[in-house]
Amino acid sequence: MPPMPEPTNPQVRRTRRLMLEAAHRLLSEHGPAAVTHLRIAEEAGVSRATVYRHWPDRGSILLDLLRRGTELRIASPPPETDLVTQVTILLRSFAAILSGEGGRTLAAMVGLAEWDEDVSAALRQMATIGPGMLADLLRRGVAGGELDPSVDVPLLVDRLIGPLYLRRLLYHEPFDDEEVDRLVAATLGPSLRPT
Amino acid sequence: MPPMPEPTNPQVRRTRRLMLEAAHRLLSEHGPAAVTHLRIAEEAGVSRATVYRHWPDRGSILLDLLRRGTELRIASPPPETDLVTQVTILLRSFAAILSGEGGRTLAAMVGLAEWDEDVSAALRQMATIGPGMLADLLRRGVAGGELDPSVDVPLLVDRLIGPLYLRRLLYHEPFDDEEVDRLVAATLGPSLRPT
DNA sequence: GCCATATGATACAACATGTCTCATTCAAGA
DNA sequence: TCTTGAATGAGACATGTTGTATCATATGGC
Repeated sequence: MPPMPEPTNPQVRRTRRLMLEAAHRLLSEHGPAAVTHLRIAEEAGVSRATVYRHWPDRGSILLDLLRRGTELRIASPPPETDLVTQVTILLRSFAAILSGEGGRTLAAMVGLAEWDEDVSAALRQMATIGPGMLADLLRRGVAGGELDPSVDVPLLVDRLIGPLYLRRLLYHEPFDDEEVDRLVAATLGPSLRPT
Repeated sequence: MPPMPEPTNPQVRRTRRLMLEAAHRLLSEHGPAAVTHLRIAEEAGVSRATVYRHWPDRGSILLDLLRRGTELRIASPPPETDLVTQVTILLRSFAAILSGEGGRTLAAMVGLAEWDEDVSAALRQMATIGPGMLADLLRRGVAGGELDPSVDVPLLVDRLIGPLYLRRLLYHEPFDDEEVDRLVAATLGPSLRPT
């Protein structure tokens, strides 16, 4: 189920952009239930028939939206710095994404993924990119002797990012940079090896 | 916004029970969008008008359902055991709840809370009971000298339960007892004081 | 400028929603 | 047991939504 290819026809590109922007506004302001063909047509100033031509059913609209909303640009931390710095930069980047529009998109996906296999697959895919980068970082730390070789890397990844997602999804509270630092210090600290 | 009081009239109790069971089935099997007056009436073998009489709008049905679904019975760990054992018992209890129906209810709430103030309040309330018990436990540990007094208790709570929620909501993967043990050892271990 | 294609406007049936009315059934007290 | 008020069932009704179809118009690529 590959994402829809970008059309070349400028007319199509225009209406498509208008509809996607409208759909995104609706999702962000009123939730997934508000993302319907009718409301997108009204918001985008486009005929309802046109919306149906682009997406035959509601599910495909949402999936398109969610996939676009999760095309995250995570900053790659500078490789020449030490492990703690790199992990901190990465986690701060996650926290920033969760604080913004990414948090809403994620919440919507979590609620839909439970009953929609496509959304579930998209969520799983999205949720492996960031953690995957973090896991790579930690494995390099183990290989480079900065990290205790006995650490359980997958568990350590979850221990580092779990609190971020918990705060955002359940408490709707931000995780600021200073708290990320304390999280990294407390979680990563005990497994560090003196260089 | 207190939860609806239990009616005394046996006829009312019966229809109410039938409708709630039907609504719960719909939520569990098809998600929040399927919880409508019409479908509850069909599922419960009850007139549509009756469903409207009990809940004037869709939101109140969902809120009722979610509040019932989150009336968690968390086992209080035996107070005479050591801190690690008590925390482990509590976290295993959380993990078990998340593995069952509670996980679906939670996912639904996370998705709805973003755009519904009532659901958000219910989620926040629910999400403070368990963590509150854990925080009490940890504070007692600090007071009793089992735990380093410099620990950040709220952050430690999030570091202990965050991974559990992350696994359930984002990866749809279970967190078994053995992994809870490793989580507790890794997260709580470095802050323990020799008795 | 021509032609294929996308869009707009509209019609339509099917279904869902919310409100209402009235007959029937039920529970509880006299 | 009888009576009465409340709850329910059945259905009518207006309104809105969904999904599909048709045809005229507008647009882009050649």
